[in-house]
Amino acid sequence: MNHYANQTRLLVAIDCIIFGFDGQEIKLLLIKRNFEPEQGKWSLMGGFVKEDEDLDVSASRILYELTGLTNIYVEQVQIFGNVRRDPVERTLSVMYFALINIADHDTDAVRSHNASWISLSQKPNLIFDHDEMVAIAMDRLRYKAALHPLGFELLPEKFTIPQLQKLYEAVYNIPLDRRNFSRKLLSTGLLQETGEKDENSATKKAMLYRLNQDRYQSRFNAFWNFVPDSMLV
Amino acid sequence: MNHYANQTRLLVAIDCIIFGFDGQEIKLLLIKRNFEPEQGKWSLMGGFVKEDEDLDVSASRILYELTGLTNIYVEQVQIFGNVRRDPVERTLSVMYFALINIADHDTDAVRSHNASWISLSQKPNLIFDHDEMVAIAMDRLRYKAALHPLGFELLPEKFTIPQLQKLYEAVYNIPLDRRNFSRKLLSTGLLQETGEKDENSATKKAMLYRLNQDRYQSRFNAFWNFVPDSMLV
DNA sequence: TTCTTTTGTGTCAGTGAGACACAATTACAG
DNA sequence: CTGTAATTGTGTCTCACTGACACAAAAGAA
Repeated sequence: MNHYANQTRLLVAIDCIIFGFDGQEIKLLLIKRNFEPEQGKWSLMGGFVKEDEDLDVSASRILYELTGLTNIYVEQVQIFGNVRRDPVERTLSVMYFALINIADHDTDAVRSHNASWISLSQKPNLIFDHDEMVAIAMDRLRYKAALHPLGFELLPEKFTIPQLQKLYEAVYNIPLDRRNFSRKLLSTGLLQETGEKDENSATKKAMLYRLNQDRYQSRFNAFWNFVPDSMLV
Repeated sequence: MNHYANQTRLLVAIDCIIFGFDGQEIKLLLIKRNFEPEQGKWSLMGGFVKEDEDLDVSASRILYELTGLTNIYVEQVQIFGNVRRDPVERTLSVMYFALINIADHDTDAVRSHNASWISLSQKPNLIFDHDEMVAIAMDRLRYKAALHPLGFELLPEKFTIPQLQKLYEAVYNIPLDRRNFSRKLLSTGLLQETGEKDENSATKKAMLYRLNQDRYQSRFNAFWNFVPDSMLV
């Protein structure tokens, strides 16, 4: 026996929800399709799973083709499998969400795919069930970022505490108290002073930190709580 | 265009990790296979996704076939997709984990599938990557039950606070303080007194509660914390 | 009736969260 | 050169909740 007889085989695709942060807003990397189906409309970046390709490898490949990046934060969210979600043919889709530092990506690769960074607040309608995917991925981001130190993945290597606070305020769309935020964050021991200051500021220059990588790795699955419970519902 | 040309179609299966609780230990509903491949070995309950079947429907069908139950707690965990995970033929597998009240299931259906409830501590080795699936599902159960009021799904309609405590102690394999547990639990407002007492006890009979369904539904996605953070790593 | 086991509830000290105020830094305007 | 406006860094106080702990009541067994 080298195959299962009489069973249906199905198309399986990957769709990537790629988040970035420009210092003010959460952004999505979306594609204006210059190919069929639904040419001319916006969609997530995706592709089919190949015969000899693990799912995670497939997701990494697709992300690399679009951004030129390799070591980025990627996480499988879930698989979508409603029978009629793709009007062309039944296609299962495995959602991956990715967090990237918006300054790092390969601009040429993005341009050649006809992709753009678009603010979540200005997102156009997407094809198929991609709007629902974005909503689910955003929920997942909110959920995980509230419990684990995930947000750093969206910032450059050196960052300031006010930048991180702006990121959290953008993710949860709430104001946070500077003093409490800073106190909590520093108490985690995740930050390492660089001794440098952020020269881009027009007023008092904030101190630049980098992640304490050892502690970040070892504490990633531990819990923290930077968001009021009421936000997590 | 009514199909995508030149793309590989793949087999997609469902595998269900079914948890139960007998009052002392967490148990799994496992199958001693009387069919190929790997006949005679233990495995999770599973099946192939049919052509016109949504994934969630497929999981519900498989659970119904084995247990005769319909309204049970089911949740998609993730999809496994390594190329060589199934030696017969590449098969993707969508993991679902289910929580059922062990007293409710259809004994005949279970027997006819050659299935048994087996304590987690006495689990035999399972076929393929099913051991890894169980480990991942158990992690998910620990994670979610620490944050959301999930455990009730494993208990009968009427239950006592000590029963629920034993359940948590079994899930996390730690002792919990009766007094603090009870105080926290009652403060959630999730419990409704029934006025009855547990007649099975040989000493002081504990009070029976039932879930406040309204509050359970509305607070399910809110957060609670019944487990020390150190357990959640 | 006494003993043993289990259940229900109260107290107390320490920790952490959230609300809040003030001093220091920096560019820019006058 | 000086003052001003914006932004950053840090300290304090109160309240609530957690975790550690003790005692009284219920119920069957001896």
